[in-house]
This record gives sequence, C-alpha cells and structure tokens, in this order.
Amino acid sequence: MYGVYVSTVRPRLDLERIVDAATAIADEGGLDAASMRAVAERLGVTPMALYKHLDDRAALVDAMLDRVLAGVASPAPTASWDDAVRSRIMAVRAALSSHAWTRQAIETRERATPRVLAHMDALMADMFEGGLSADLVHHAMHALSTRMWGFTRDVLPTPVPPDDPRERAATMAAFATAYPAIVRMATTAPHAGEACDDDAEFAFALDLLLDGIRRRHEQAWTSTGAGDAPRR
Amino acid sequence: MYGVYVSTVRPRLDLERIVDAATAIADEGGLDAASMRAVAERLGVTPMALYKHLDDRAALVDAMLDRVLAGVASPAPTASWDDAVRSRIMAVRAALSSHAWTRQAIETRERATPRVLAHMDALMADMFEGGLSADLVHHAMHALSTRMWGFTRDVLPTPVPPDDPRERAATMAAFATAYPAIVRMATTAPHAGEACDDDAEFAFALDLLLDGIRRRHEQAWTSTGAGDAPRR
DNA sequence: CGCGGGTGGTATACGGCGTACACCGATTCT
DNA sequence: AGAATCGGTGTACGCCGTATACCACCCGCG
Repeated sequence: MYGVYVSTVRPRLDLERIVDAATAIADEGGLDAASMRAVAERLGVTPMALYKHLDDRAALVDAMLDRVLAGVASPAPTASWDDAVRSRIMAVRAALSSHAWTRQAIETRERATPRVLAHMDALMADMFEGGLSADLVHHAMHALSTRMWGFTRDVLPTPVPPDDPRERAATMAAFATAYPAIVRMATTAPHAGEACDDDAEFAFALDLLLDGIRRRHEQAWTSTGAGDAPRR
Repeated sequence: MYGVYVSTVRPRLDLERIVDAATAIADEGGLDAASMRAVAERLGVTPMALYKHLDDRAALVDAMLDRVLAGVASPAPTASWDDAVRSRIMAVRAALSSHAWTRQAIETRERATPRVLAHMDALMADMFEGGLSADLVHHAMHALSTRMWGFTRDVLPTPVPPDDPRERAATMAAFATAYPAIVRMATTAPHAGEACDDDAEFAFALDLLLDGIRRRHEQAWTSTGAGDAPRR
C-alpha cells in the first residue's frame, strides 16, 4: 500500500528513465552537461543511485547512443549496393543529427555496442551483396570511417574577427596576406559568407567515396597491387 | 648573484619548458594525463605558475600541437596538384603519428592556431594551383576532413572475446550468427587475424578521395548541379 | 641611493567531476 | 517468520581547471 503510494510520487528508477533524463540534458547543454550528478538531480535522486542500473558513465553514453540508433529506419531495398549503403548511412544521419551530442558520443566511444556492430554489419552485408571482395569491403569501411555515422568532423575553422571596426579591417587584411588561399576560397565559393550547406557537403563526400569504391570494384582491385586503379 | 644561483637550480619557467614537459607526459600517458597539475609537478612548480605563461589548458594543448606541426617538412615540389596534396598530407601524418595524443588534440580543438590555418591554406593553394574552382576546393576540404591531418578515426571495433575457452567458443558462435558480414570480412580478408596495415588503409582512402576530386575537376563539376558526375 | 612597479612565482580555496564504500529500509522468496 | 536481495542514501576520496590574493625579487627611474 504505502509502497504503491511512494512509487506514484517518485516512480522507480530504471534504465529508460535515466537515459531519458540524460538525453534531455545533453540535448540542452551538450554531452558534458549530462554528468552523473546532473542526471541524478533531474530525477530527484542521489548520484550513486544511478550505479544500481549502470556500470559507469561510459555505459550511460552507450545507452543514450544505442537508443537513438534504435530509432533508425531500416532503408527500403534498392537495386545497387551503393544505393543501399548510401540510404542506410543517410538514415542514421537523419537519426543522429537530431541530437547534437551524438558526434562526440561516437568519437569518444571505446567499446562497440550491439547496435553499433549491427550498423557496420549491415553496411558490409550490402557490399558483399554487391559482390565486393572482403579485401575491398575492409578498405571501404576504413575509408568511410566516421562518415558511416552520418557526420564529419568539421575542420574548417571560423576565426572570429574582432568587434572594433578599425582593428577588424587590419586583422582581416593581415589574414588575407597570411592565408591567401583560405580567403580566396571563402570569398569566391558560391555560398560566400553564408553558412555551409551541411547536407550537400556530406552527400558530396559520400558520393565521392562510393564512386571510388565502385570503380575499384569494377577494376577488380586488390590490396596486393594487381589490378590497381591507374594513378592518372 | 643570488638570483643567478637560484635560476641555475631551477631554471626560469617559459612556454617551451612547459610544452616540453606536457608533451613528455602525454607521450607516456595520453593527452588527459598532461593535466595542469601533472605538468606543474614535473617542473617542480605550482600549478598556478603555468597560468603566467598560458591562458588556460586549451592554450597548452594548442601549443603542444603547434610545436609538433612546426616540425613538418615542407614537401618537394611536384608535377600535379594531387601529388602535392598527397605528399603534404603524408608529411603531417609522419609528424603527428609520432605522438599518439595528436589525434585527440585535433579532434577536441576549437580555435585554429596559425599553423593549423597555414596547413589548410597550403592544401587549398595546391588545389588552386591545379586549376580547381573555389567551389570544388571548398567541397574537397570538407571531404578530406580530419584526413588532412594524416589520421582517421578508427571505427572498426575490436570486441574482446572472453578468456575462458568454452565460453569463448560460444560467444564467438553467437557473434557469427548476429554479425555474419563482420565475421566474413574478418576471416576472409587477406590480413585476417593480423593487425591492419594503417599506412596502407590510409593511403587507400586518401587516393580514393583525390581520385574522385580529380574526376570532378575534369568534369567541370559545380555544386549547382551542371556537369555533375554521372551516378552510374 | 632608494623606491615604486611590474614580473613570476606561491598558497589557498572553490566548485565541479566520477565513483568506492558502508549502510539501511522495503520487498520478495523460502 | 526469517533471510536475502534490491534499490536507494550519505559520506568521502582523489582528481580536475582555475579565481583570487599575496609576496619576493629585479628593474628602471628620480
């Protein structure tokens, strides 16, 4: 009786509620904000209570990621292996990109969870289905790297110009002489000034890789050198 | 006089000595081990002493990375833009791969240091030299992503089989039915069992990207669609 | 010669983090 | 009814980065 009452006021903790809370916090303030203490506080519970349901914080991040991955739609069957790979990757991209913290979560992961393995297995199965050799599949997976998760580590910096207009002009001029190619690209590319179209960038690079892999396959590429693609 | 004596016993702190110590620690125990406290202790100094030479820990990591980058050999001139890009990237790969912590350092970096910008500028300059459009250069840089730093985030996991031989066989069997493609690849690829040849993997993926970019260039690719590469 | 001020160190402390350990009430099983 | 297990609490430890205050020394200056 009394137990029932209590469990109404503060429902029993379980993994799902923990992951819910952690995900909500990470959505708001980033992955680091979802500390054990913060998650516990949100649930009105002692930090140590979480450890009855989780081994450690890494397991929490794993669980968060795993649940996002659980929502990935299984792509429709396609004619070619590369379309299958493409749509599969785009599906996880769609799922992961709705949570900004997933990139960091994947980058810092050490052990692979079942769903992580399942995704990689599915990609390899697509390629085997298309007749690719194990050798090529192996290299293709390495080449895809984190891109198989639908994101890319952005390496282009956004140096912030100072506020003061006079100083601003000076530093920008200095920048232009120090890094002419960067400035040329930034001012000449079609989207100059605007933000990049991430989706287009991503699709471009993914197509590049898949095209290349398909070519290697058609040329019966092997890692031992025979049938290698011509360098020029 | 007395000051001279003291400065002999414990030489004055400067940025170089700090970066030296931090690098040594990170080489041994990883980037996280190079905490402000650990670096200070190694130098026989209070943690706060470091802040007279650095804004914060991020600046320390920046300085560490910058010094590694300073040792990158400038590549010999080449005939084609893609060879130039290739050898430039291989040069930073050679420098960065001698310190295991550089990958994490680059991945967690927020602001770009001058040398980071210089490397990217040089890559873009190579491409412009080859006649590539600003549009294509821009996309190429995104496609290269972290690979321009000579490494790739490894996504292939190494699930550890349990020690107990009987249990081991069981889990491996279960694994084979759950992830058939992974097992197929692992057992069929030429290097089955051995460790991957990182250099070969890296070169494969880099060539794939450069080949693709060159093709796009030859086909007068633009992001607006005209002259796009055929999908099949 | 003395003396004020920057420069480069110290000491202390705050607020965060993950988590080991001991404990304890309630539930459940025998 | 009694024992065991489960799911929580409370406390504490050892890390982390760093704000703030202070203090000794060396400098150039009057």
